[in-house]
Amino acid sequence: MNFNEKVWQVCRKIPKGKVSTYKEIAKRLKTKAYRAVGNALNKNPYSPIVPCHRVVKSDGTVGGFAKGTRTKIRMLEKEGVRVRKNRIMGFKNLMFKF
DNA sequence: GCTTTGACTCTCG
DNA sequence: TCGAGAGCCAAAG
Repeated sequence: MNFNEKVWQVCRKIPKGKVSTYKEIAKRLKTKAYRAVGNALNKNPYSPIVPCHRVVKSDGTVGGFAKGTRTKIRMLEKEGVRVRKNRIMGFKNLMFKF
């Protein structure tokens, strides 16, 4: 199993309505490849299966998304996550830690 | 193999 | 609050 697959595996565990950060994922993989994590999600081939849109930046902002940040935000709100100006509302409570 | 490029994070001013 | 700079890791060229 390569690095990318590990990242996707972890992402899959994020419960609906919650969000996690690139950092948390990296930590879960026992590495500091925050950027590589984002890179892996960017190439995520399991778009609907793996909820990569639930992964945001550590400061609570949405971050990027292959199909555009707007789309990412819409998906999150559809799951009950409030977002305003690229920022997760109540991020501290919604953040899912492993 | 070395260099470049990111859906990143931290620290400082 | 905000931007710049440095540090970080994997993948692609």
